[in-house]
Amino acid sequence: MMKEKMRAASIYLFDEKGYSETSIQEIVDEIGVTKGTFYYYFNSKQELLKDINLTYIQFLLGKQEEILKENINYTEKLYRLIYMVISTIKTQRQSARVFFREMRHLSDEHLNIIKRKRNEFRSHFQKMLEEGIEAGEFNSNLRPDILTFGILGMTNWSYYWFNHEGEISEEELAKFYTDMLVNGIK
Amino acid sequence: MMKEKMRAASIYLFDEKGYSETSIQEIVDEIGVTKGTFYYYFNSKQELLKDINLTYIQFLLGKQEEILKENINYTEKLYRLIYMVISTIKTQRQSARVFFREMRHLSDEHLNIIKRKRNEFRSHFQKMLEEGIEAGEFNSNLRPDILTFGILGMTNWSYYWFNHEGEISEEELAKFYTDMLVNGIK
Amino acid sequence: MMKEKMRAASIYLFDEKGYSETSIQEIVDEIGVTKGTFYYYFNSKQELLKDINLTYIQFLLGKQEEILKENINYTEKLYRLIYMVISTIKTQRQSARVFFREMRHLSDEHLNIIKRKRNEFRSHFQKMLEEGIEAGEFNSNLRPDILTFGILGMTNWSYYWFNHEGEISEEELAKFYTDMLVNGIK
Amino acid sequence: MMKEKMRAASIYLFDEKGYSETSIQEIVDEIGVTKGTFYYYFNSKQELLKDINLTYIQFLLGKQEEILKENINYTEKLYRLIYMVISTIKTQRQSARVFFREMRHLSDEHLNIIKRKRNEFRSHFQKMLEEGIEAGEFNSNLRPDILTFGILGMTNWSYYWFNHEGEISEEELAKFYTDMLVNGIK
DNA sequence: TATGAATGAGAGTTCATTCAT
DNA sequence: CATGAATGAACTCTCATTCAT
Repeated sequence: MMKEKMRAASIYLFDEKGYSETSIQEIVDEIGVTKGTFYYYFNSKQELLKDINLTYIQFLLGKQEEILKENINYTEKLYRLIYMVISTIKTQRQSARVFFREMRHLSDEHLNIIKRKRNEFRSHFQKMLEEGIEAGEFNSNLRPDILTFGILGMTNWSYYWFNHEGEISEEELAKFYTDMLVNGIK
Repeated sequence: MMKEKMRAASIYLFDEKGYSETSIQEIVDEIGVTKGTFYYYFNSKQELLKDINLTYIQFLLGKQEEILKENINYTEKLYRLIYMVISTIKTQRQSARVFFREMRHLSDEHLNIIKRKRNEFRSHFQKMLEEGIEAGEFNSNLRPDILTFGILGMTNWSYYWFNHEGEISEEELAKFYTDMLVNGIK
Repeated sequence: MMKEKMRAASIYLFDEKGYSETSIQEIVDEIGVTKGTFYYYFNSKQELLKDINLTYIQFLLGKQEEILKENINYTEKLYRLIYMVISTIKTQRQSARVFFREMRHLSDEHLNIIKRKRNEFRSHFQKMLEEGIEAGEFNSNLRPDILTFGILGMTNWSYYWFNHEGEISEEELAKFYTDMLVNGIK
Repeated sequence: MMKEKMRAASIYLFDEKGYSETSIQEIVDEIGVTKGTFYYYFNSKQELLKDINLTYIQFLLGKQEEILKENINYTEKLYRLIYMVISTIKTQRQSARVFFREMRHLSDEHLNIIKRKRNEFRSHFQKMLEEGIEAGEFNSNLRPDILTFGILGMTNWSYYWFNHEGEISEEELAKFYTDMLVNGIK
């Protein structure tokens, strides 16, 4: 409970001001306790960051797994994955930005754990594309590794600009990107 | 000269360790002078960051302008712009990463200057797409604003993973992305 | 307790060497703690100065008030006020000198607070003189405002030269100044 | 010429911001030269302060000497001396405040030089009072040393509050103080 | 569980001063 | 006469962390 409140306050502050620029003091002030309390729940500031990042990437991996085992075609899977990432912005934008931006502050040990998960996410995605190619649903000239980087770049970038209260909805954006990918812009 | 050396050392360190994690001491140690010297050339650490970011974005804007005024069709322009960003990785990768990651440490005043330039870059790109649509070269169903975010996301992301000494060249990557965009993956 | 020790050490050092010339390091060295401790108790060096000045001027105001409400004639009040300021030298000389000399290092906000109190002290003094004139005890040709400045200048100056271990006592000095003021030197 | 400009700029800045708070850079900026130039004319910042203080106290001593050798009675001399100090405010206020406030920043060697002159000024004043007493012009019960401190305190204090553009002129103020001293306030 | 006092290392910045030109 | 580059020591302040209670 208290730990969860701390995580939440930290995500907000880390996103707003950055990990290094946020002091433990500010975190505990936000929820009205003292610094000692923080160290009762976390061994270090860095461990808190690891916690946040791990929670986020595991959330994503879980969602991804659900989609990948559904019984739908690959184009549909592509759409569902893109939509998943984009719709996640509504609730996880801050976590996501903290994830991408602050990862570097982790120790090597923690970093390796996180990177392994991140690579897992990417390789699941890539595997789906490879199967889609094999199944003849996607063009066989494609390089699935590069394609994966491209698609993830496109979707991840939307954490920085997409406004889910704007004129275009998450569904529309996901649809737009999927169409563009599938059919091209010509 | 000295100022240039400082900028170079800082770009390297800011990319490697992050802006906040890099101390002035480390910067000056890197080039064998003392902290006083740093403050002879820069008013503050933040001003140095502004300098770095401004130099980078203006470099990009210059390159972009050259391409946009060439007498070639829009598909070709698209390719050239993508290639430009990707080939820039070889010399500007660190600057680019510093640009995207550390921008937030600028003061409001400096941030506005930088953001204006960044938006300029994006809106030039978007305008090119709009003209391409109008000319019938690109599909008229597209939303040029979202498309711009998508393409820039895809290309900018490659600053984080693309290795110009790897098995695939910049030309190939640019070609791959352009093909994918133009023709789709189906 | 710790805070009080810091205030005391600071008053001593500020008087001896000046506010700007005294470093936080010197203050904490004086009482055997570390710099961090200082900032646990004070937000800034300047806040400490404000604390010192406020304590001093409020001490004076308190003493002044006591005297002014006593049931004695105005000449006696004049003597008592002069004596109060001079006898205060024994315990408050350093605070007083810090007050007069270092006030300028306060921020505008703090300076206003302090100046208001200082003016209060002066205007109470002046009011007493005015009443003494009205009561016919002092010469009606006098300008109470200027007279106030003159008397306070005379007494405050003694913070710089008067030695309470010297051949002349505080009582004598106060008596001397009061006589001089009341009867003139002719 | 250049040296004089530096002195003038420094007096202004030292009075406005304080000796320690004024950097050599600010002084040279004020007159449009560079730091090297400063060190061509002065050996150190402190020497500049000594220069300023010496010039001021010697100016005062000169004026005092003129008055003391005039052929007038002691009451008149008293008035003339008080008037001299007060009228000096118009042109020398800043120098005077720098003198009283910043003296402490001098090295022992310089400080001794200055203090000797200051004591000279005081003892000339005191001697005049003693002669006035001997001549029967002032009350023989007075202690001339203390009286001197009192009068100088009163007049010197006016550097901090007297405004020569205010409703009361320097002549009036000097007259007021002299009257008060001579005849008392009863 | 939670507090609050204390630490100590290091941060960015300032500045009087030097010196080759 | 004057400059501008460079120094180095000191400064105020921050902060993650520890620990007795």
